[in-house]
This record gives sequence, C-alpha cells and structure tokens, in this order.
Amino acid sequence: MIAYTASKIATREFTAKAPLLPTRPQPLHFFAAGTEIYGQNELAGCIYQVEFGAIRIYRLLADGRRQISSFHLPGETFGLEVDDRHHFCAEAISNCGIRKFSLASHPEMSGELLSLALQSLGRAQDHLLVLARQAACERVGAFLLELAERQGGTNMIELPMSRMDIGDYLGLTIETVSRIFSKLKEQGIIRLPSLRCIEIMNWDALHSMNA
Amino acid sequence: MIAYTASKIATREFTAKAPLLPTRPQPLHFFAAGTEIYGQNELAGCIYQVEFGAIRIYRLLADGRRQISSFHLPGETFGLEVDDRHHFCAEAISNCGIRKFSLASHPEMSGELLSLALQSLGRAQDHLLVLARQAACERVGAFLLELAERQGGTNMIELPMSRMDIGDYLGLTIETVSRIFSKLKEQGIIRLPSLRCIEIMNWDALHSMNA
DNA sequence: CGAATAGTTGACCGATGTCAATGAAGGTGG
DNA sequence: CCACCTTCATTGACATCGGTCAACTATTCG
Repeated sequence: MIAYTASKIATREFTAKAPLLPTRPQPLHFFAAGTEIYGQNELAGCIYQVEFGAIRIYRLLADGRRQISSFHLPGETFGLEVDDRHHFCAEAISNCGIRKFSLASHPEMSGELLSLALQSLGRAQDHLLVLARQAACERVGAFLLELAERQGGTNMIELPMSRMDIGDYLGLTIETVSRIFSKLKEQGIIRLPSLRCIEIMNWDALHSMNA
Repeated sequence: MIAYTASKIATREFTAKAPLLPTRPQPLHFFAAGTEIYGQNELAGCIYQVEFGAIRIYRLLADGRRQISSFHLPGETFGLEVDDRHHFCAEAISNCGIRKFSLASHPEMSGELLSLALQSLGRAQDHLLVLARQAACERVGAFLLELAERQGGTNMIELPMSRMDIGDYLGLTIETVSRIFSKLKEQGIIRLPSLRCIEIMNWDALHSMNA
C-alpha cells in the first residue's frame, strides 16, 4: 500500500534487545505502516517479534473510542493471548519487519511463555497505575521515561507513533498531549527537534512528576 | 487484633469456585480485616487461594495515593509476581481464610502458573480499558457488572470493600463513587438495601453504559 | 506548488476533584 | 440495653483539570 522507502526504516530500530525467541530463524514478514497484523477475534496461537518498526496493540469500543494497551519496539514480542482468540488488534505504526513463531509448531518455546506472560502482566500493571492515579502531565512524563528506557536510556527519544496514538495509550486527547509537550518544552524539560523526536533535557524533573 | 465473630463470615463466601489448586489440602490461615498478607518488596514465591473473605492488592505512591489493582473473592487466587519479589501489597478487607501454596515445594503446580498468569493478564487488560477510556459512571457500571459476575451472576451484590477501596480501584474519589451510586439509585438501576449490598434492578442499563 | 494530514493553540464548558457540613452505622463502655 | 463516639458514607458548593470545538500552523506527499 505504502511505498517502502529507506527513510522509514529508522536506524535505531535495529538495536538488539533481549532475543527471547532465537530458536531458529523464521522468515521476516513485512507490514506497511497502518496495516493490520492481526484483528480482534481472529484465531491466536503465534508469538510475534518485532525486527524493525513499531506496532500498536489496541481495542475499539462500540462508539469508536480506542484504547491502545501497548506499543512494541524492535526486539520486543507480542501476540500472546488469554485464550485461543485475539482480544486485541495489532497494527504496524511504521513499516515493520516481524518474525512469527507458531506455538503449535514450536513446542520448545512453551517454557518461554510464562516469562512472556509475566512480562506482559508487569507492564499492564504499571500502565494501570499510571492510568488510575496519575494526572495528565504525570502520564506523559511516565510515557517519556518508559520510551526512553526501552530505547536504551537515550536522551533522544524517537516517537514512532502519532499524538493520537499517545493519547489513546494514556487515556488523553491529542490536544492535551500536545499542550503538555508544549508546557514541558517551555519549562526546559524537553526539546522537540521535530514532531517525532523528543530530547530529554531534565530527567530529574520528569522523574519527580511520578511518585 | 479484631475479634473473630461468626457474623463476619458471610454465608455466600463459602460458595465454591473453580478450584484451581486442589493438589493437596493446605492449612487454612486466618487474617483479620485490615491485616497485611504480604507487603511490597517481600520475597514472593507462593500462590494464595481465598477460602472465605475478600482481599485487596494495591500499591502506594510516594504522596499517599493508592491504586488497588485487584480484589479477590473466595475461590480466586493471587500472589503471582513478575519476579521473585512482591510488587504489591495484599491485605484482608474482611476477615479471611486463605490457603498458601509454595511454588518451590509444589512443582506439580508449575503447569497452572501460565494459566494463572494469563488470567491475571486478561483481568489487568480489561481493567486498563475501563480506566483509560471510560467515564466515571461507566467505570462504576463495569465494576458492578464485574462483581455480579464473580459472585455468580446474582442480583444481590455484596460489597466487601469500602467506598474508598472502590474509588482506589476505579481511579475515582469516594465522593464520586457515592454520587454515582446515588444517581443509579435515583434512576432505578440499582437499589441500596444497605451500605455493603447492592441490588441490580436493570441489567440492560448497566450493560449499555459500556460499549 | 498545492492539497491533505497532523499538530498546535485558544476559548469555553463540563465532569470530576476538593473542601466542608451533615447523616448513618457500628463498636465500646457504662 | 442504651448512649456515645468513631468511622464511613452522603450531599452540597466551589474549583480545577482536561475535553470539546474551532481556528490556525506545520509537515508531508503527490
């Protein structure tokens, strides 16, 4: 659908991360930005690992509200479900390369599943805390810290996702997200060299937003 | 600490639920209302099953804000952690009887762990959706439906927890929780025979609050 | 270069939080 | 058994944060 240009494949996305599933090389599947990797109610049974690009996992409510439960960056895995159906959609945010592992045909992976499930659980619980008890600016702060950490602790955060994605992840509107970015910029806590890039100038300030 | 009176042990709390861990009878531990079952940062490694009573799992932020991530009713299990430490506190809401299964000394239970983890994950994800994208009255509606379902689909819901617990679970203040209960009562959707008991009069209305 | 899309900013409003007063329930001691 | 006291819940008045609507700006893509 969308031309696959080199510029889309950001350099940092090739950084290696805990390679959980190196059983044997699986073919790399490409997904253009915006395309669906799997849909709600489809049969589950595979684990996906991001090679490059970024993906979002989300649900839709009947009235169109969307809730993004997680983003996944290179090296990270997704696709594990509570039962044999997908309860979420997975979509490529940017152009992606993804490796797919069928659980049925890789029984040697079953040992990994518990640790994958626990990792997902831990992230969900952390996210829960943010959504339940943090104000908008604290949510954005937590989001930036989380992204920075998952990108290796760098000052220069790359944002593969749109403001709308961020809002749907944090339970905020795009306007609020935008306003808070502007406020943090005014306060010298971050810089915004470009729309999809944030430089953290004051880590302490970000950390002190959270308890 | 608190006298253990028969009246505290509500009758419904003995109803059997999916007995996940019937490996062999474990001694029943008693916890008085308000007492801690385990604390944050303590060593983990056990699974707990509620025999009767109710417990809350929560974290505290530095400024005192509390987030309750889950409640557990008779038959349900809790205590599984992402690593070897507890990241949450567990407290008895009412007087409780609890069975404790050490993972180390019950290797035959390891098969259950994945399904326990996935069940926790599923609940966390559902809760996430509620907190991220639902208004206060929708949250309360979802909470009532969840409790009713976990109590066997009954119309008469017993609330073992205080308004403050409910607020800390739903990311609301006690005043808001109280106001919404009052509003639902006015609209004839629920009745409040007593503080800790809610009768659902109009299921459709509750369901239609959520998407 | 122009159109479409994404992001920012401002004005305004409403939902929810805060603070305070009142009311109800349950436990304790007389 | 009653009265008091403490704790919990409800209700109201008001403030505030964040959402909504709308205009404007910037960026991207054709």
